[in-house]
Amino acid sequence: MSEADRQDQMGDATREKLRQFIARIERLEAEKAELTTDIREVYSEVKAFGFDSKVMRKLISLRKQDVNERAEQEALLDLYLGALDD
Amino acid sequence: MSEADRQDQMGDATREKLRQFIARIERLEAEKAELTTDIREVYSEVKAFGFDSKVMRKLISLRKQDVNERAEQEALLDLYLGALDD
Amino acid sequence: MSEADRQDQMGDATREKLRQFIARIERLEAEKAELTTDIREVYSEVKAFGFDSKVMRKLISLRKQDVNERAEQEALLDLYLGALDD
Amino acid sequence: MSEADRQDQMGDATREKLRQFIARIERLEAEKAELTTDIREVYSEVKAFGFDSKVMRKLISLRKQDVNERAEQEALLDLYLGALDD
DNA sequence: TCGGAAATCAAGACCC
DNA sequence: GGGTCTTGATTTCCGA
Repeated sequence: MSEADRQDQMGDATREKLRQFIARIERLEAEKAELTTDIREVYSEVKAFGFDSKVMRKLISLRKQDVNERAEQEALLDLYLGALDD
Repeated sequence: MSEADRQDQMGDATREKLRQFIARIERLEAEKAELTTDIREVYSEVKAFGFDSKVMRKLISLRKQDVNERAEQEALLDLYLGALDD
Repeated sequence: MSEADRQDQMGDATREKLRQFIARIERLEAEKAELTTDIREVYSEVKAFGFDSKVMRKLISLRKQDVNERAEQEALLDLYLGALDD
Repeated sequence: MSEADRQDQMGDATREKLRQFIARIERLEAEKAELTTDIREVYSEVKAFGFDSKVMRKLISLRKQDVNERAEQEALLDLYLGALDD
């Protein structure tokens, strides 16, 4: 299928919308990739400072689990409180 | 080992440094998680607009590969040029 | 738990099966390790011959990417065609 | 730089040699990829048979460590024996 | 030869 | 529940 044919399939406005979606997603992904780089760099500093970066990762992961569990507890509490309203 | 004992093992300054590293990393990861949410929301819009989000993901992924490939081509060229200097 | 006790937990046939699985996996991993060695040796030859092995690695990696990219293009095409069926 | 120019830089024999190196490496890497697939398939069988594939992986890894340690012991022994010859 | 950086690979999370 | 994304761990490669 030629380029001209394909253009016939999709209106200008729709094609423009498609471009915008792609641009937004790619922008967000680029920012996300930057953050990944930033995090890696902090871990490099961690190591340079003398901490064990593997242990540090474990620490962070444990803290995240705690946060998640706490959030679940609160969700459960909300459920209970909501049930009392009934 | 008690909490007090453990505190004896690490100077105040070092503990403070540790806290700072953790705070920085957790901040960056929080921002990253937000972006993940943002991206997901855009894909929702994409679908609501009538595009096939699976196709869209594939498109984005192909475009990323193209960019990477181009970057690698340049890296290869640099390698060639560097090799010629030897 | 003693060795004798453990033997009670698993029938002879099952233990034999376990040994066979382990043997097969270890055999395959040994072959894989040999190939890794072979590849490393070829790169040594490459360097001895006067080629830049870093450049060579990049070349190989780019060729692999090309193959992958082609496969993904086809996958995208399939997606398009599938989407048209809906 | 055009294709013709680049061909001027490298003799026919050298270019042929380059192609051979690439072919050898790519052949070896293809075989290695097959083995990776084979190993994955065996783990699938392991799981289908009812063993815990994660435990199995750990087991294999421990046995490999043992082998490595044994190899180190032998190397150490060789060192001692060699020292006695002096 | 050692340590760090990067690729690779499998496990887990998460969404559809 | 199927498939994709992400994370975590292992391995591999290169430079000092």
